[in-house]
Amino acid sequence: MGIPRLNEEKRTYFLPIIARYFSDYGYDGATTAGIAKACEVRQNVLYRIWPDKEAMFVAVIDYILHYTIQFWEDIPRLPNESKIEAILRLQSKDHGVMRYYRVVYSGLLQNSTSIRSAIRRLYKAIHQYIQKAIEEHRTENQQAECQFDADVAAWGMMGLAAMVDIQRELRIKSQDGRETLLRDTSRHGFLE
Amino acid sequence: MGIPRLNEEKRTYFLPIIARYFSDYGYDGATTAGIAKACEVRQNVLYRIWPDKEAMFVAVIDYILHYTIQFWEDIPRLPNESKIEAILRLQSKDHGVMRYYRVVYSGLLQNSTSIRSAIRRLYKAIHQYIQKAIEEHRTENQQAECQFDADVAAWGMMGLAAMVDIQRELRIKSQDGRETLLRDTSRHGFLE
DNA sequence: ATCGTTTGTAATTGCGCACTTACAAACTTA
DNA sequence: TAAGTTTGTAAGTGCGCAATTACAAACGAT
Repeated sequence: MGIPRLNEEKRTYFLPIIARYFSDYGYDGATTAGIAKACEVRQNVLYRIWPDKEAMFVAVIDYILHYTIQFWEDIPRLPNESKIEAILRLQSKDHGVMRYYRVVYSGLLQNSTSIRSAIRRLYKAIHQYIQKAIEEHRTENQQAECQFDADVAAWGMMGLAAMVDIQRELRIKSQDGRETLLRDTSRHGFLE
Repeated sequence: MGIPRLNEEKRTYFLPIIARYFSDYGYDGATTAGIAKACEVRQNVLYRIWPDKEAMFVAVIDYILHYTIQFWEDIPRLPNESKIEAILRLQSKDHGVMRYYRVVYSGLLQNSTSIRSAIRRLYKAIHQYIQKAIEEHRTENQQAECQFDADVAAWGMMGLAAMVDIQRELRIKSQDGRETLLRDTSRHGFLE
């Protein structure tokens, strides 16, 4: 009876588009009309998939989490390069930057419990992933004596990455200077 | 003829209140009606001082910049403590936290040139101040050989501070853990 | 006193936005 | 076919917000 629902397929088709839109405009700056236009559908099509704008945003945050980790997993490694080194090598590049941190910042400002806990999930998962990558690097390279333990080192790297994102946003420092800042400082300060 | 304008006095009286309001609600979440209520006046009183909401926000950003640096200048020093050590000691405390970083994040998301350049001014000035404080510390303590130059070290500290702010916002880590992260990591990673 | 200005109070305007509704066309199963 | 559902299109609703306007009271200089 009737047509089978295609919502799941549409969800996966729309999510990257909506993520891009939210990262361009932020949560408050994004309009449902604009999102619909970017998806090339009418607003009510989106409302058949998600109950409201907030739910779209939460879905986007979870999408970003999974996308980011998958992206890091898929980075082609240079010879003798550890996973964390590869991540650091790419993270400060400007090409193909997704500006997903803008979604996170905009989510931090909302006082909605569902958004808040989605952001929390994201930070915890990213931190855990980076921490494990650091530990992996250290055992591979047999570095027993490190200045900081991996937990602290992971926060340090995330902080540097945040600063580099902001520098890029505000055009502070050159692209090369930012790249050096993130890669070299992370390596000498936190990795070894 | 007439009454002398009191706008300048009102400006300085309202600014801390508005700053607090913007840091609670963000730029988009803040309503001019809410701001007026917090100031205990009507909306048009504010519009006699600033042309629009955007101008209020820019004024708040500049206020935050000056307030922050003044606050750091006024921190009472412990014996043999450098300025940067005092800043690090206080910055991760939760008491009396102003959450001004929320104003900055919310400003980063607006695409208004005046807001954008105000945020840029703020970051540049804060970075410069921290950098000088680090250099001061190093000459006082006669540390010639440091791992990073003061420019890089200042960005590293700002990144750590950003992470601590987010941890506090999302209730990740304990208050004690955050304090240790900022103070000890900055000291051993960037100061010496 | 009187003129010109500032101040406080209150109501209003116009618009943009999240979300809804109405409806006809398309499709699938029986 | 016919019934029951999902699609796409389009218009509409109600509300919240930034910004404006109107006006009377308070005040200072002349």
